[in-house]
Amino acid sequence: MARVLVVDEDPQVRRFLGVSLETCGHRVAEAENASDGLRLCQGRKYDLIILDPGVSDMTGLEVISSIRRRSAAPIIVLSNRADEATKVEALDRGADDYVVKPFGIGELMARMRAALRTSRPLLKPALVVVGDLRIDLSERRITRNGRDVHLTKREFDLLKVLASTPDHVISHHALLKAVWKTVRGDGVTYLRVYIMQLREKLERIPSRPTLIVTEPGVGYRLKTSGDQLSKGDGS
Amino acid sequence: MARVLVVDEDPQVRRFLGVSLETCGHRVAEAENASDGLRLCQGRKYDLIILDPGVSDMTGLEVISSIRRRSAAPIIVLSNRADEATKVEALDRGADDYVVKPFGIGELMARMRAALRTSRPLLKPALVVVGDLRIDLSERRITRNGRDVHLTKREFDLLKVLASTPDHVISHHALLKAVWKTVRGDGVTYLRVYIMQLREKLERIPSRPTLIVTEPGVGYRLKTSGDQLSKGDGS
DNA sequence: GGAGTCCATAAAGGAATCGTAAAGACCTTC
DNA sequence: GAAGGTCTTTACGATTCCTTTATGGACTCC
Repeated sequence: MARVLVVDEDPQVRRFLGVSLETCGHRVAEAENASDGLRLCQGRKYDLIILDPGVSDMTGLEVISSIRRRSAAPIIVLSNRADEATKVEALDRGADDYVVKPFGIGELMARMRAALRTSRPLLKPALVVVGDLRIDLSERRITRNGRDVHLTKREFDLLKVLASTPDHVISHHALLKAVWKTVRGDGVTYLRVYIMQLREKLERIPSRPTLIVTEPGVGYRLKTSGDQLSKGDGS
Repeated sequence: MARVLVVDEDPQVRRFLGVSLETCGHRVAEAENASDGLRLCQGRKYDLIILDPGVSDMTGLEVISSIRRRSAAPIIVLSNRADEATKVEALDRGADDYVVKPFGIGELMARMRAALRTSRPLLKPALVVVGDLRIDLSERRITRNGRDVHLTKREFDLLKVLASTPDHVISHHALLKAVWKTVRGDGVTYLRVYIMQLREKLERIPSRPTLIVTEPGVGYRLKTSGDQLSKGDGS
């Protein structure tokens, strides 16, 4: 999913991060000191850099500036120093986030997703919540009222496309291309079938959908706005 | 320097942040609850949003998703909840950073600078606003007074053409060619029908249109500058 | 004032699209 | 190789939308 560079002197931390990140589908490279890290991060080879500047062969936080000069990738600093002055300096030197050790792996991953999200042009939420429905795209998990809902691969892929830009109408063609890659025959017909199956599993009243709305002749839309923005109401 | 929106129920926090930010040259707006925050953050009016979702009139962290849906500005969550699950959900709902109260103002400002640094331009030119009418071409979505208005394909296409050059008269012929491609028979007749349907859905008083104005013998015009004062009220 | 032109509105048949059920094809698992 | 799950395909009734036609009002020009 993303190419991550881990720069940390502690081999245990490197191994722990390596395993955790790879099980999430990321590709991981490691460096055990600042100079290796600098050498590796040249160019546009990584999407994210996790860095402990703590004990390093460069003086203090200088390494952050150096990396920032060479790469535009987001930098998450991982350090056991918790004093405010250090945090401020790290951030001002170009770090995007600062996490104090010991850290929760879940939080770190969430911060990674947040950092990756902003570095990509389109902001796609990793978690879409509509009423009692929760669509967690990063965990590939759907729950309704806290209860797990099982979706097949195709169903999930379809929902994922709809949820990645909520409230947007997505054309038949775009959906077909995203889920089935190749559009053969009359694709719109499967769409109908799968949309129905999704509604069957997700809608309160499948025959009267409020979540997955059809736009005749155009496509479908995942509606998040039960959204009563209008409370002033005026008229 | 930057326009910042602070959403927090605690007036002390608001005042503290307001003073601190303004002494740094930022412009600050405040909201004391989620709905005010949501109302304010519409459009591209703020460069950064600082939000405490903790105690709110919306359930839990939902407010983050709602704000994210309306604004592309970075969101820094400020909360007294420090558990990992909450942090992860906040970040996955679209927050860019998460700071636990009590916080150091220096660290918060540094995190603000980091967030503003990476702040994305987010181009979304496909939005036309006419009075209380919002035409979002990319979402294919029309709202009036914040309320969704459903348009059929043809209706939408027609409105799109009118909205693409507001205040200009667009000839019957041009409209027909843009929406129906081929002009067969007496096209002007359908135009009339569709214009009427649009007015039915969009105008305040469909029989006395102020938005879609007809130019006899020529075409139609979408009027942005509502001089909906009493003009020739005649009958 | 009558004829003609252009426009607004309402209503209805037909066309296109959609929802739904059901059954065969394929693939894995035991 | 039987069972269970998933994917694809087909068919038909139901719905929505598009187009057409008809009628009446406002205005202009003779």
